[in-house]
Amino acid sequence: MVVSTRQRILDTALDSFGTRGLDGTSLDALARELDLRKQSILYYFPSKVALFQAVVDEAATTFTNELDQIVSDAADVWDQVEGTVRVVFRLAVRRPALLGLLREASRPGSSVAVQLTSRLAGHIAAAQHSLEIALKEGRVRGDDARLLLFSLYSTIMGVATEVEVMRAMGIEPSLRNLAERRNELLRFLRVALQPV
Amino acid sequence: MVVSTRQRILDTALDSFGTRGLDGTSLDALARELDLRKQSILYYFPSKVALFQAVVDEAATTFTNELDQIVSDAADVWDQVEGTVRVVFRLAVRRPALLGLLREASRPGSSVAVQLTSRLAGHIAAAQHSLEIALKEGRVRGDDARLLLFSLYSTIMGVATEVEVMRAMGIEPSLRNLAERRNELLRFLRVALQPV
DNA sequence: GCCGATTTCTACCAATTGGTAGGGGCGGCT
DNA sequence: AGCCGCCCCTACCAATTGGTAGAAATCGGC
Repeated sequence: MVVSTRQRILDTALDSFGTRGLDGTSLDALARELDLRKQSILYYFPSKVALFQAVVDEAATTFTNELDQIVSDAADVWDQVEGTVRVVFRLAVRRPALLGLLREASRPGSSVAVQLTSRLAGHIAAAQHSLEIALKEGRVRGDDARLLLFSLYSTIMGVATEVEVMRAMGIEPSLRNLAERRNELLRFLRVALQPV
Repeated sequence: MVVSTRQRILDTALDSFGTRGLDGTSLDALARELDLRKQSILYYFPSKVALFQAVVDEAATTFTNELDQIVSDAADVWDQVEGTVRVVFRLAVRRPALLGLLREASRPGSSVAVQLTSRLAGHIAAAQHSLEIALKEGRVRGDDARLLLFSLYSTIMGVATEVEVMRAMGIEPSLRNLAERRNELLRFLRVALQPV
């Protein structure tokens, strides 16, 4: 399968931006990785920030697409949470830089934060809505749907991306213990949501 | 109160590193903020990364000092968790860049990750120990103390630092709703830990 | 008023940064 | 053949990067 140069640039840029950040990535270094000249990158993307925006956009699309598949056939709120956890953990294995990029893009004061979050607005609204209903019907414990959703997101994203903290706790990140970590996270979230 | 130049550099550098990151901060820009010449910075710190390490070290000290005060007079695990949440949220108000720096320094692949985490190793071990005991005595619900601690950390740190995600959810970060957010977080954690 | 140490400065450097200008090869179409 | 659009290139640029060398200023102690 032949991959277009444009797509190769996007893929490699995602890895670099996701691991070294926007400022930590130079167009020259990126071109070197791609075995191209910097000017070829600037042919497809008018500037570095334009490339970064395109990468963020692509990452957001990938992320929401994966979520859509899960959430569409999720019966209740808990299945949605579990599905989200599975999606995030699968990404943590297959494309860790993508999660790193989301983390970088959602950094306080980031220039692309608005762009990224507007791409996810639909999912956020939908999740909040079903959470509200579940709260009202007493199928989930909590007060404020938004704040609860925020806590859920923080926990899932943190557990999936804070690999250095994990190492500090003596948990060497590996495929072996991945399922274990995911299961403990699911148990943690299930208990936090379960009504009495 | 006269603050030494060295301390002024550390303080301003923490703000800049914590908001714009290591690569996003140039010594010239930093010197400009301080109304100094770049060479004065390099007089106190032999290189940029040395300054960054010093800043990380100072941040780790501040963080652990604040934690020590709380944890020392915490009766049980829950009081420790509650105290940690209060410390982190107080920092989120008084010195948000410090949390940003911790986030930057604990980024996957960060050069100072080991340095930072070794500074926190004592606290981590202590927290893990008391969690283990609480688990054994059935005062807290869960299986693996390490993974549980990891989930707790991720949740607290995420809720305190993910301001852009918060905004995306329609929660404008302000002092007004800060207590509200903290209380919802505490409720969330309490439920997640409470035994049946 | 002089001394030595501490502190901050000017002057400079090679390397790298993001970006511009423009050329040329190449395949397909007429 | 001639032309056009696509793609990637060389050459170059001004600005900024982290860092070196070394000179002034400022200080307390004598």
